[in-house]
Amino acid sequence: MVLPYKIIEMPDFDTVKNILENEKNMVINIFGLCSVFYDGRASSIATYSKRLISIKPDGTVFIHNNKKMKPVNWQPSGSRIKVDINEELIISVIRRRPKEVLKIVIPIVYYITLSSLEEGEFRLYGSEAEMVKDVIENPSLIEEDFSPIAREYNTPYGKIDLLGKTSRGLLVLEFKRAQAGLDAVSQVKRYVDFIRETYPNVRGGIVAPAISKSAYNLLIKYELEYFNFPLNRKKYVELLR
Amino acid sequence: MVLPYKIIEMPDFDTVKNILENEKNMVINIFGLCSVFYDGRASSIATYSKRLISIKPDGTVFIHNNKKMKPVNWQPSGSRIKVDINEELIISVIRRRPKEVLKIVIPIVYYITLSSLEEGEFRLYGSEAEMVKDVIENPSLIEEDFSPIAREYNTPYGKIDLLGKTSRGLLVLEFKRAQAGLDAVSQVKRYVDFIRETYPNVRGGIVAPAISKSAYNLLIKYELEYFNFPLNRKKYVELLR
DNA sequence: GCATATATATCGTGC
DNA sequence: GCACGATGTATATGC
Repeated sequence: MVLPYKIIEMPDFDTVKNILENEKNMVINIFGLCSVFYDGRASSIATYSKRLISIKPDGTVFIHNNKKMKPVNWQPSGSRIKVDINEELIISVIRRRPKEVLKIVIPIVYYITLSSLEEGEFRLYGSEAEMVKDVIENPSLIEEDFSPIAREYNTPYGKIDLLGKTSRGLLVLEFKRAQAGLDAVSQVKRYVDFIRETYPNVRGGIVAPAISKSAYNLLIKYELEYFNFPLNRKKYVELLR
Repeated sequence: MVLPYKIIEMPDFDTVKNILENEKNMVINIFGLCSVFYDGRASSIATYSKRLISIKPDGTVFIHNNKKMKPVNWQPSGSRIKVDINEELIISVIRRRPKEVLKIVIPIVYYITLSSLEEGEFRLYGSEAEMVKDVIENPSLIEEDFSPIAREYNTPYGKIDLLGKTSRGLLVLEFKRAQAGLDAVSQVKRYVDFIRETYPNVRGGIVAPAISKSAYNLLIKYELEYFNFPLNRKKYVELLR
């Protein structure tokens, strides 16, 4: 049985370069001292420090320090990797659009690991899309005579999550999976203003499990409505047992 | 000299448990087969697959598969970790607020690494805050007689990036480091509407290196203004050479 | 390729 | 602790 990983401690630069250029199906982790230079949408400098560098087969690269979720530097999937050896090991990660360059300068590699990862099966429950689906399947959750017309309805000022009608006219609905904020109110306002140019008889509302105080105040000022919709996740919790 | 890392291949569960409970200053990477259950703001299930689990001293945990930047599952810093051994190794990561639980079930550990990472020094150039600073130091970049009054000025509907005045009255400015979109226009609109309740003589504008077509259309409709401000990063590029 | 909106966003800041 | 906005956001989707 072949193990799904390989580990090399204190590898020389040629070994690392060879691995980076030839092992195209493994996730590669490098632990070493490094400084990192980034230039693209912004620019950054990370001075020499011990960090963990991860490289995925799809061109994803990220560099972590000892704190927080967010990498110190990174490059999203699709990036191209180039390796040079000078007095230090230099890994350049280039992205085309937007044009961005990440340069990792490594004077010491403590270890390198190669791991055969898989994509795996993954299911997520409780997204905004599901909320919309729930309402479409059971429109009276909104109002007794609510009837959906279009999902993701396009306007010049953004997409309406769900456009529907009641006996009182059109109803523009913006969904939020968590507490709605000011941004959500602005969204509905934009959509309603646009629809109103053609159909004066239109209302707008936010469907969410909660709304912030100031968002609610703005909502009222704009004469929009709030539909409390608690995300029922009991059914998912059941799956997790 | 003590090496800043430790690697154990094919460790038994007790070894892993012991490390997770006692090594509080190392970043721990575990490569193994695992299934992952998450319940909190949403819920998710990841079925058995080979993945890489990273655990930082601050309680950050993330689990990667072989693709993309985003982890399959994660828990941000401040989470508490509990380890149990049943027939499988079970790592539970609990967050208090919001209440979230991540459960990692591991039947096989291929290897575990402990690495002594550091925080490191890091500088970023080209943020929105810098743009505002540039304008405050050289207000005529906006208009000949523009004069800043307040930065991050609080309104009930959000913070104004920069509030200032000209001979024509007050001027509300919203800055964007990249192309401005519809959301940016909605922001300024909210702030201007509020200020106008007290000071009718107020204008609003977006300061950005670019603006989307529809955002510009909305801007005009709202009678707001666009100030083209290309982010000059030559000085940073110099630092990266 | 561009624009728009979502996200278990994460993170910092101010009240 | 809450809420709001920035982020090198990343990512999916529609045009």
